[in-house]
Amino acid sequence: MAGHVSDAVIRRLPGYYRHLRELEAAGVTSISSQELGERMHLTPSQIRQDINCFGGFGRQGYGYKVSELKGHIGEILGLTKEHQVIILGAGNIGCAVARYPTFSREGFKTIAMFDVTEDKVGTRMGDIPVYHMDELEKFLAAHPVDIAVLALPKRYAQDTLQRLYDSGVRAIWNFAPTDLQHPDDMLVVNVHLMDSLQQLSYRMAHRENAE
Amino acid sequence: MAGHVSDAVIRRLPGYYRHLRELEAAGVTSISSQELGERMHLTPSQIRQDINCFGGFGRQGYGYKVSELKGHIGEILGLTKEHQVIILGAGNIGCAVARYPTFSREGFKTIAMFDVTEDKVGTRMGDIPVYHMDELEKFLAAHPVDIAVLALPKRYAQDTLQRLYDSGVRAIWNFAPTDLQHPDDMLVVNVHLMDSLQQLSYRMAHRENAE
DNA sequence: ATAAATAAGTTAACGATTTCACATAGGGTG
DNA sequence: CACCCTATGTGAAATCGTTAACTTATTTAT
Repeated sequence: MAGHVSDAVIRRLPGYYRHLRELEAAGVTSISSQELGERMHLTPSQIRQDINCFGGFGRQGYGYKVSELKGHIGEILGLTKEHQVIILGAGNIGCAVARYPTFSREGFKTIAMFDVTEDKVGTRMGDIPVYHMDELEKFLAAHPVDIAVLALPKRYAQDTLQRLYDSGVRAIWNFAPTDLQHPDDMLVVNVHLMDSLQQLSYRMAHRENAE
Repeated sequence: MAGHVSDAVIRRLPGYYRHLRELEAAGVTSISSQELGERMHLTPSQIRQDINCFGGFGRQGYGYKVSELKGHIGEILGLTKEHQVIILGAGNIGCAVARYPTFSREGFKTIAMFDVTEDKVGTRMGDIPVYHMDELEKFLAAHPVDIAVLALPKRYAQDTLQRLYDSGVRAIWNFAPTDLQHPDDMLVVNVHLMDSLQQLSYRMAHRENAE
C-alpha cells in the first residue's frame, strides 16, 4: 500500500472507474488484471501496481470483484461525497456543462450559474438559476460551494478566479484557454480543449505510427 | 535533433504555442528558457530539451524569438494546414464546439454537422448546415474531411466511428465518455470531461499538498 | 577589439514510471 | 480434503522522462 500516489496513477483512475462502471452495467461480476488490461490497453502489471497503491482489493487466483473495486475507486476519487458546483459563464460551454447528464449523476450538483448578459440573468437553465455576476459574493456568502467551473472568456478568467478565492472557493475546473495564476491552496484543473485538438493535429501531421 | 518524440513532449507542445501566442500579443519579441519556464512552471532545462527535439530554434546568449518559435511550433503541430471538420451530434457539446471561436481561428473549419432530431436537421448553426445522420456517407463521398468530432451519446459512438472509418475519415476527436475501439490507422483523441473533473475531485479529497 | 556576461545546445546523472519475474494465496475440482 | 491452477501482490530490473552540469556561441560593454 502507498504513501505517495503519482500523477500518472491519478490520471488513470477515472479510466478504471469508467471501465468498471461499463463492466458492471454489462453484468460482469469479476475480472482479472489480464482482461481489464486488454480492455483498457494497459499491461496487467500496471493495473496491479496501480490498484495496489490503495490496497489489496483483489483476490489471488480469482481476480477483482467488479462492483467492489468500482466502489473502492469511487471512494478514492471522492465520488461518494456530493459536490456543490457553480458555473461561471452561461455561454455555450457553461450550458453544455450544466446539461451534461453524467455530471449530476456522479454527485456534482450545479446550484447556480452566473453571467452578465441581460437576457440570461434571471432565467433558469433547466432547474438551475442564472444570476448576475455582481451577485457572486452574496451568493457565496450564503451557500457553500466546493467547485467553480470557469466557462467564461479568457479576459475575465483571472479576475473571477481571484473573486472566487476571496470568497472561499478552493477548487476550479477551468475551461478558459489560458493558464491561470492561483494561490498554492487553490486547486485548478484545466480542460484546454484546443490543446487536445492540437495534439490530434500533431499526430495527424506525424503519422506513420499506429495505435 | 530528434527521431522519436515522447508523449510527454507532445502533451506540452500546445502549451508552448498558447504561451507564445500570449507573449506575442503582449508585444514580447524575445524570451529565454528561464523566463518562459517561470511563466509556464517548467524548468529551463526541460524547455530547452523539448524545443531541441525539433531543432535549434534559439540563439545562444540571446534566447528565442517569440514569433519565430511560435511559427515553428505551429508548423510542428500541423496548424499551418487548414483542417476540414465535421461534428457528429448537434447537442450541447456539438454546439459548443461549433461556436468555439478559437477553433476556426486556428484553421479548423467546420463544414457540416449531423444529427437525428427532426427540428435540428435542415437548420444552420451559425453558417454551418445541419444534416441528417443518414446523409453522412453521401456527404463524405462528396467532401474531403480530415477530422470528425464525436459529440453524440455514447451508445451511438462506436457505430458512428465505424461508419466514419468506412468512408475514409482517419482522425476522431471524441467527446463521448467511453474508450472506443478503432483500427490502427485511425487516430482517436479523447476529451473525457468527466475524467478531468474526477481528477479534481481526487485532489480535493486528498489535499494537504500545494502546487 | 577584447573581455565578460548571457543563454542555448548537449551530455550525463538522477528520479520516476513501467515492466518483468516470482512467490504466495485463494478457489475449483475430483 | 488435498491437489492443482489461476491470478494477485510485490520487489527488482529496465525503461523513460526530468534535471543538472557543462560547453559553446552570441551579445554587450568597456
